[in-house]
Amino acid sequence: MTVRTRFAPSPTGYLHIGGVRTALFCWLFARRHGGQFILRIDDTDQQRNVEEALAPILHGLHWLGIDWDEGPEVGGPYGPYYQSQRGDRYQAAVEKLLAAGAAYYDYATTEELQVEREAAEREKRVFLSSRRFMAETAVDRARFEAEGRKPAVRLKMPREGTLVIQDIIRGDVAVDWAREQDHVIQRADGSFLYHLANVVDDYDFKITHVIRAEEHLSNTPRQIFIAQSLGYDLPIYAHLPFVAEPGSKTKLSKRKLDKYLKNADFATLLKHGRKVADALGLTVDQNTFNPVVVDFYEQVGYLPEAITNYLALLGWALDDQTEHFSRAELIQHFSLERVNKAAASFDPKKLWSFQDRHMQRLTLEQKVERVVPYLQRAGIVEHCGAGETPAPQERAKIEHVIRAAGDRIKTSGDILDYVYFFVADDHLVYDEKAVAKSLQKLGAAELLAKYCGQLAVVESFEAQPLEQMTHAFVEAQGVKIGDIVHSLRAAVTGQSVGLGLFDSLAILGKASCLSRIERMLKQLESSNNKCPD
RNA sequence: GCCCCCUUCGUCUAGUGGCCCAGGACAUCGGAUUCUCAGUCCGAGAACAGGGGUUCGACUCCCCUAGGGGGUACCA
Repeated sequence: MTVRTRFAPSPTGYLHIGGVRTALFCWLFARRHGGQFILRIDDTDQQRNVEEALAPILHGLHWLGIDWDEGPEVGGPYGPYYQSQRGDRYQAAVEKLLAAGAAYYDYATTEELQVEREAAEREKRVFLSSRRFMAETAVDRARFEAEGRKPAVRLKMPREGTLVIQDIIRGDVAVDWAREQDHVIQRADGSFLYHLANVVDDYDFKITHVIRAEEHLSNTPRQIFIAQSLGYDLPIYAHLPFVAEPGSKTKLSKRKLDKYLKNADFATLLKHGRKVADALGLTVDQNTFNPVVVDFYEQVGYLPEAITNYLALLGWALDDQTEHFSRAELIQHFSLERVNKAAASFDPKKLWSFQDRHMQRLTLEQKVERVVPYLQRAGIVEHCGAGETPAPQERAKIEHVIRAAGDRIKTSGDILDYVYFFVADDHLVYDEKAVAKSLQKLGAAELLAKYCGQLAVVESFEAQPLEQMTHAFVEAQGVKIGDIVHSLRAAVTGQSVGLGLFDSLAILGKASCLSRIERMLKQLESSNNKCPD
């Protein structure tokens, strides 16, 4: 038997982290077993432009490397893969259920049902429809229709016995049939409901393993009833625990994006993301530029492998030690048997640490590749358009910055923290606080001027010799190294924090360093003249 | 309300009756390294929801309670 799993998103306009975790598990399981992963679009209830609302979801899956064997864009032998286009299949199923006595036309109005429901509640018993308006014969139908009633099709659920759902993750779950409502499968307007569509599609697509979120566990009985009434073999079920909100066990929801922004850890991620977006001059969508939406991570320059690594560990673990997984290792080791039962809350800080770790393992080459598009989009790297490769000397400089930055570049977008290496000397922007803190100190300018003279005669403008020279200089001057480094840094980079100072000098090169220092000295001089205090 | 599911450090988890006075990771807090920052290294604190059983022995099995979550739609 070939394993076939599916992920069935609704076109909502964005891919959220909980949804993608479900997709990942389905995908991982299929890949682990050399099976197929199918993408089906649950758009039965869709008013909006489906393609438009679907695009970000497909894009997010592509970005994460979750590829599908059948579905939108790629087609497949069992299509169409959009529920909105499968009406004839659902209609046939409804008719079959009707014929088998597993469903009926119900002519009750919502209000009439509501009355029954409330009565049941008052009497503290399980609500079950009285089936007063159930029509199982043409005669009944004609009678109700003469009253001007419109029918919906309901499942005629069993009212006795017990169903045992076998679930890989949860074991056997027993439920009484008599608790199950006669759910509507086709609306009065002829449209179909999720449960029916879902069962028919899973069967048509030959899905072997239904891997989905826990919220569907309670819905499973009615789906099993539909499947059995239609004579289908049951798929194997695996109900995944929720991805919960940080600091809570409530399911991460699509509709509470704003709320998550108030969480301190989300806020930290968002702040970092905004910094990158600002540096790019990006106008971000306030609604979806949000750490709960996958697209956010792509824009900021996270690594897809870091995200999938983190997400895989949200509800699954291989053992008590291993945490770092490449995508291939994930495929190799994933199993549903080791999926947890309890909801796991999403921890932005931990995701960040995975990102950090994956970034650290990248080669220089790989980092350059990822970082260059950000420099291009920010208009920093000249002489080349997007998609083109930077000129050799420019590339060398980028490499130099990345090497010197070490672990400081946590996301690709972080390269934009170092744009001051790339701007023209007379365009360097100084951070006022940095200048005030170090350069406006008494004697700082004089010391810097002297140092500048030394710098001018350095032959090998590399980090090591520069450091040696500087140490010799401070010793000769009888000052501490700290007296020069901070003002020097501020003068050449405009910042109070940054890469190693000598690396920074080397990256800029002698000419830039001298010109930036001179510019700063002049600036200090003129401001001193203006306000002599 | 009713039904179902879940419950180990703040968080993600390991643990399937003795290896556990509970292991790892993130986070936190110390300390070391350093020109800042990032890192790195060393170290610390931190949990079996509660109560009953079963057993020579329970984090592990059973029951109850509590808490959390989900479902209960002509939503998906």
